[in-house]
Amino acid sequence: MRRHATVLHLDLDAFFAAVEQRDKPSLRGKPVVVGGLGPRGVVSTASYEARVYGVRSAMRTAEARARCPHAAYLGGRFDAYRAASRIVMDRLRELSALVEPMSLDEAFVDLAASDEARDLDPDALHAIAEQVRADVASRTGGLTASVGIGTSKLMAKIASELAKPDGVRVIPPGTEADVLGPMSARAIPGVGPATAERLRRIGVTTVDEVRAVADDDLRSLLGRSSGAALAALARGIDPRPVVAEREAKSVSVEDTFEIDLTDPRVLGDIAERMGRRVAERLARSGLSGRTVTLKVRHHDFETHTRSTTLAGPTDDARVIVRTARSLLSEVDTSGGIRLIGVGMSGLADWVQDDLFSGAPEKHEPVDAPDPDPTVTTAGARARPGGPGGRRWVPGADVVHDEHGPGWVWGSGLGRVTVRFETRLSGPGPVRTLDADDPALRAGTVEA
DNA sequence: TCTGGGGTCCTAGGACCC
DNA sequence: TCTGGGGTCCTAGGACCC
Repeated sequence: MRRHATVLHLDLDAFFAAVEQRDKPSLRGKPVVVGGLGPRGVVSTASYEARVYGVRSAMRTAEARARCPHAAYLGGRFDAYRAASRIVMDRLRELSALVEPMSLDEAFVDLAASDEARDLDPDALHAIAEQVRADVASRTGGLTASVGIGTSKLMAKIASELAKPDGVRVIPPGTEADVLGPMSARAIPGVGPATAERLRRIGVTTVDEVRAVADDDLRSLLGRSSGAALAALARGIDPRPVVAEREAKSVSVEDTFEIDLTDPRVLGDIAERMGRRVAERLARSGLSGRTVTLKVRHHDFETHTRSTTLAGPTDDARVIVRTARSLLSEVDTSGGIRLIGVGMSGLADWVQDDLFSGAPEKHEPVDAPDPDPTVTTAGARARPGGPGGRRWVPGADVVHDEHGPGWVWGSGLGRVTVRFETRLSGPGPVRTLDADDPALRAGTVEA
C-alpha cells in the first residue's frame, strides 16, 4: 500500500446521456436513456433524471420504457462520445504521464508520476481534483466528472463512487479499513452476483465480514486466485499498478438478432461478414491472431464457443471466414440462434506477410512459427513427417475445403503434403502439390 | 417483451513432452 | 515395461467489468 494517496480515479457522470443532453438542449433536465433500441436492446446509460424512475444500466430497454415511458430513447453516437473522451484523457495526461483509461468514461491516473501533484496532503489533492473537474467541464462543454483519490486503485475507485455525482472524495492514508469495512462486499471489484451469493451463503455480506474469514476458507470458496485477491482487497491491500499501455489480447465481433435465426446459410453469411470485420480490425491495428473462436447463443440463452488454433498467426479474412464457417457447421442451429460472434485471440503484432517480404517491419517475431511446425488440433496431432528436407510454407500452414481444415503435413523437394482432418471427421484425404502452388498461399487447396 | 457488446482473467481437463 | 510428476498448450466455460 502506498504511503500517500497518489492514485486518482475519474469517472464521467452518466456519460453517454450527458453528451446527448449537452448536444441537444431540449433534453436537459429530462430523462434520457442511451442503449439498444430494438426488441432485445439493453440500457447502456440512463441520465440521473431517468434513474429516479428506476432505470439502470444493463436493464432491458423494454423494461426501461415501461418504467419511464416519457424518457428520450437514443441509440448512441459513439463518434461524439469518443471525441469527448479524448478531451478528458488529454486533460488527465497533463496531470501525469501515467494514465490508464478503463473505458471511454473512466481512467486511473498515477500522481506519483506527476510533476504537478508534488504536494500530496489531502487539501492539495482536493484542489487538484477540483481543477481537473473544472477543466473537463469547460473543455467538453459542460460534462461533469466525479474524482476519487486514494492509496491504491481500489481506494481511488471507491472514492470516486462515493463522490458521485459531480464531486470529489479523497480517502487519506490509514483510513482505508474504516471506509471499506461497513460497505457491502459487492463494492469490491471482482465481487459480482455469483460471488456475492456464495459469500451470502456462508453468512458474509459486508467487507468487515469478509475480513473475518480465514484466507484458506476464501480460497476454497472462490478459487485460489479470486480468494487470495478478495482477502487482500478486503484489507485495502491492492498492489495493482497504473499501466498506461496495455496490449490487446483478443478482437471480436458479435450480434444479437432481433428474432432467432435457424437457416444455416443465413447464419453462415453473417459469420462471414463478422469474420471480415474481425480481419479489418486486426489489419487496422497491425495485428494478427492464431485462434479463431465462434460464439453461438441459442434461443434458450445457452451459450457455447468453438475455437480452432491455426499453426501460425493470420489477419487474412479468407482464412478467418473459412475457419468460422467450419466451426459453425458443427453447430445445430435448428432450435434457433439468437446471437453469433467471431473472435480472434492469440494475437501477435506482426502479420504473416512480413515473413514473405523477408523483413519484419516492427519487431522481431519472438514467437514466430517454428521452421518445422508441429500442428495441433483438438483431437488430432500432425507433425511434419517423412524423410528429406522439410520447409515452412508461410501463410499456407492451414488450408480449407469442404472437409474442414487441412494442415500442411510436410514438404520437401519442392513438394508439399497437405492432410485434411478435423476432430469430427478424423483423418481425411491427403494431397501433394508443388510448393509454389498458388492454392497453398490462397488457402484454397482441395482434397 | 426476458437478458448488449467488447473485453479480461481464471479454472479445469486432456494431450503431450521431458 | 510400468509409473509418475511438472510444465505447456489447447479447448470450453464461467465470472466479471464498463
